[in-house]
Amino acid sequence: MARARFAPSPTGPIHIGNIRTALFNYLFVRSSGSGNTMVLRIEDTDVQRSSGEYEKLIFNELKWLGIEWDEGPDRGGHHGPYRQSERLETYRKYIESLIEEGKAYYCFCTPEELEEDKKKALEEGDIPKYSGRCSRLAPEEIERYIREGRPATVRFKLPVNKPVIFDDMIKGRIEINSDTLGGDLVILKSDGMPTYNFAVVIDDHLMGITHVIRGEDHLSNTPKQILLYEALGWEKPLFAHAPLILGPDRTKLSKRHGNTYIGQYRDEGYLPEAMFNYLALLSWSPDGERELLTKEEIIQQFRIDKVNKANPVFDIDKLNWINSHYIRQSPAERIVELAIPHLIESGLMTGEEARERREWVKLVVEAVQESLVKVSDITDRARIFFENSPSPKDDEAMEVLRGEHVKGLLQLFKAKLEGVEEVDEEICSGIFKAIQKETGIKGKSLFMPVRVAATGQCHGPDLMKTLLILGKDRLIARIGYMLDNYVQGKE
RNA sequence: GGCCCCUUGGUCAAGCGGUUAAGACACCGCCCUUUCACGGCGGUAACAGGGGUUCGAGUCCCCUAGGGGUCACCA
Repeated sequence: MARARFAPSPTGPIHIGNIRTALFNYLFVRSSGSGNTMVLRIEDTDVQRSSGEYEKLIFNELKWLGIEWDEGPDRGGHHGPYRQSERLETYRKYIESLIEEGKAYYCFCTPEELEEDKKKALEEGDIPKYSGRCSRLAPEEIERYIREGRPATVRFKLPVNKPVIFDDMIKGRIEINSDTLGGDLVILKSDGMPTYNFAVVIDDHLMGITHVIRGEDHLSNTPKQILLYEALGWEKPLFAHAPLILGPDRTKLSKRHGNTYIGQYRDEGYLPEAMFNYLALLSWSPDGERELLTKEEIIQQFRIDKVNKANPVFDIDKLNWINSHYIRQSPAERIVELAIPHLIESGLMTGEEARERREWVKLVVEAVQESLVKVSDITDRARIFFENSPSPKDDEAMEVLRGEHVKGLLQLFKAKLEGVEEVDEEICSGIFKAIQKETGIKGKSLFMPVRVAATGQCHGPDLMKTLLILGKDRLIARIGYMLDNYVQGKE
């Protein structure tokens, strides 16, 4: 039975890269047989930056994407608590035994001293590395410093010149020498909190984690952790380091690249299944040629050892394509639900109007749904239905209105509208047929002037739908407005 | 800079010693269409470079170059 975990820090809105790590853990757990367990652990040992708000955000965004976990702070489990801040006693216990065994020691070096050492090393062209000064302290000195209440950290002794070797499920065999690790590492901070590298080891072991799947940025932490496993006499888990997602400029995806928070994508109207599908396609590919896959299909096919080694570039165009596909597939009602906040926010309608005219909004959505890349596009796409008296939008539209028989055509169209109770599909096409018969105008030169008169544009949703959405009164008003202001010439 | 990882079209990617080197997105044509979008058809475009190994290298080895990551009392 495999147990994997996703272990985010609640120090900010969750990043695309983190979400992808969560996704790979999730896919791994669900794909490699039932009975596996996904653990969610909150790494909040950075008391300055962690917050409960961000923790909630993490829960919400994972759930939104469709990533569920089996054990975690919100749902319990037999290996809790699942917040590191609630496990301090446990860490302390292992710190103490490491000290007793002589595998770790108190360090009283001040940040200033450390900084000084580092600067000196850099100047001399050496690699910065902890000197090990405090490891040579006499027991009496240590006693005295502690009695004096000097702030202290605890450092873990690293072996000298020892190759640390492990088989990464994605990267393959990796060998790193212990001398390149920066010297004895701090495992307990002076504020009493464990450091990341220590806490992960304790937690992963105690939580029975068998597979550690995380970003490649942790590759250099892995030997440190392995050394800790060995010092503690514990069996180590299997590791898988996934390549990092890059921005278009090929550096690690970050705020500079614009949209990197999953919540922003959700807010813009990217659908969770599109996001899930796209993210799975970075560094991994399905067996066949189909790339549009459901969550279940992806789970079924996913294999951690088929994950690529190279860093993929985040490609918004492809995400857009996938998202537009899922929008088209969605029932209009779902898109209506998602679109209303955008319509309100952009000032196209009020919340009250949205409630009262929901059926009408649905017609609007149905008219433009197939052309949306993301739900927020509705604002531009549907604007023509909300404006009062649209003027010709561009030269192309003006040109259409200058057409030879346009004036007569529009007058006739308007007159016929005035003669009907309300428009529906049958009535509209009846009007078009009648006009065609009476004037001989047909095809493009019949429909285009009507489109421009009704919307001010040459392009837009299906004309029939557009006319029905606008309705008799608004059509008459709009056509009248165009006739009065933009259409000249003979009848 | 040290250490580690990586390198197939613009992007995502198949490929596991013998292929006309898939497919998708994007782009460009054409078709469908009363516009846009959708859809259909077609096209441009790649094994970073150099050495080996081999009858034969995108596939194996080495070097170079380039890219990325990491060097905290942050995770």
